[in-house]
Amino acid sequence: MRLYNTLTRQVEEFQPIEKDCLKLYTCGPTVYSYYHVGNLRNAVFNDTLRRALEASGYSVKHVMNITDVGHLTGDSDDGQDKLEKGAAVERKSVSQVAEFYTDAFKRDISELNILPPNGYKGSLDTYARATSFISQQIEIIKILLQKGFAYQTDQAIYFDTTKLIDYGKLAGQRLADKEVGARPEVITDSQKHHPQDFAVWFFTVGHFAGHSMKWSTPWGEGFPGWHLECSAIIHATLGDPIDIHTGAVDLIGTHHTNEIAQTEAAFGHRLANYWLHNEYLLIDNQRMAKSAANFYTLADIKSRGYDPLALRLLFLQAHYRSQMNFTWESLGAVQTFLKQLQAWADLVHQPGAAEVIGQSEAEQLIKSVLAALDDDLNSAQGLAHLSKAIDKGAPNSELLNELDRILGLKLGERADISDDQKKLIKQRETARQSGDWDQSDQLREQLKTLGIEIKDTPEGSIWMRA
RNA sequence: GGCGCGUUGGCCGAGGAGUUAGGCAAGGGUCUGCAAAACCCUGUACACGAGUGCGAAUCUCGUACGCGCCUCCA
Repeated sequence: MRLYNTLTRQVEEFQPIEKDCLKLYTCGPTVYSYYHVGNLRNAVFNDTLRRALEASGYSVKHVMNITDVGHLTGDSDDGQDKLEKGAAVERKSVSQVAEFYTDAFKRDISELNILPPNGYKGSLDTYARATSFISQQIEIIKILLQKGFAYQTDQAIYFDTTKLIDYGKLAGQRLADKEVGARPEVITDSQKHHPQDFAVWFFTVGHFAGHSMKWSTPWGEGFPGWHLECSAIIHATLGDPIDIHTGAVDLIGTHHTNEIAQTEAAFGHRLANYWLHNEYLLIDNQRMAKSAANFYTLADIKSRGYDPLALRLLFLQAHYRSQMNFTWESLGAVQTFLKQLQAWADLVHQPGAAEVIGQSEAEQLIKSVLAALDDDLNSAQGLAHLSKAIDKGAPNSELLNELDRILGLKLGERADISDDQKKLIKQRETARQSGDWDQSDQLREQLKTLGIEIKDTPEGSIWMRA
């Protein structure tokens, strides 16, 4: 399998650390708000990667975090914890807010047929919450302080970015070139050694004094910085170095750069061998972002009558490293395409309606789809193969299940129509054969109200869902 | 200022030096009791300029426009 590695900025042949167990880590949501379709594109990308790896024979251990503390609205002194802010706005407790949006996230993920992580088992589910790994985060701070990579001020404990020679290697940007604090509204802690130093721990003093989430440490009460959770969770669950770390491109410069810094400084080895980043979903050619409030959620998609799987298919049609402009028109186009695929899949319940695709052709199809994904996840190419193949005959359920394992479009999970509905179709066939067009058309209308459309072929009628 | 990405036919989007991407939409046709579907046929697109090639949408350089990161955001 060939993958583009942000670390080296080129496509590389993937080499696992261990043949049997592949370690994959994905940055998950901060649960202070709904996931939007741009976030969901990221989730589909991760899922496609995982499915492709598994289809290639790897046993994948996948861990994903949920940020439920420490993610600030900004890096300046007036930055607020997103969870605390959300709780204040909604007049709820922080844990209520976290729980609410975590549940919403899990529902969205499930509707897009995205596999939940499998490499960690918590008391609630398989997501690794930042608040479940506080002691591990404190351990890392301890090591960083001991080794001289971190220092303490009245407000926080900071990572000293100048102590790590290759700090910033992922972003390909040297410290000296960064124009830090260029914007006047970004005010930093006056005791910070360097403006680009980042907090690994905030003390609940000053404007954080009212923070409801806090834990005690040898250095004082407070809460962890955002970047620390990922280093701690990876270390505790998968064990670093890991094979693949994923996220969206916005995380390269700050979050992932700082994760790398913490882990490499504390443990003296690499965090991850391959870094994969997916591009943004745009809307009106601008980045879709929560802060810009120009986003749609899955609920919006559904309320306009679109199938969540159409959204999945839309994402699969583009390469994960290309920006994609979201429009309702393109979603509509892809929904029509999805219906074609589903109608093809429904032929599985209509033996005799169409010739079944040959075994060797079916194998060839799977092979070509996999080959496309092996080439840096070229899912669009894979879909092109699929769309050509559906003209060659009806699928069998084995083929559908294999496609589902790779593409996650639930083509093999489609139910047959009911016996009553089948009876109506048969009645209509009889009416047609006897030339009773009135009766035939009436039954066709009746089936239509049940969501079933009939097309007549020389070999007989075929049904498809409207 | 630094780092990086993009510009493909009506729309969305792959590809990436010589040979069909694919989807949606559109036009024509076949079939059909009607309808729908299906099937067949139809597009000669790669921002602009220069360069290197036998040959460039594909490589190089430049120009224009757009986008992103460097500040929370997937």
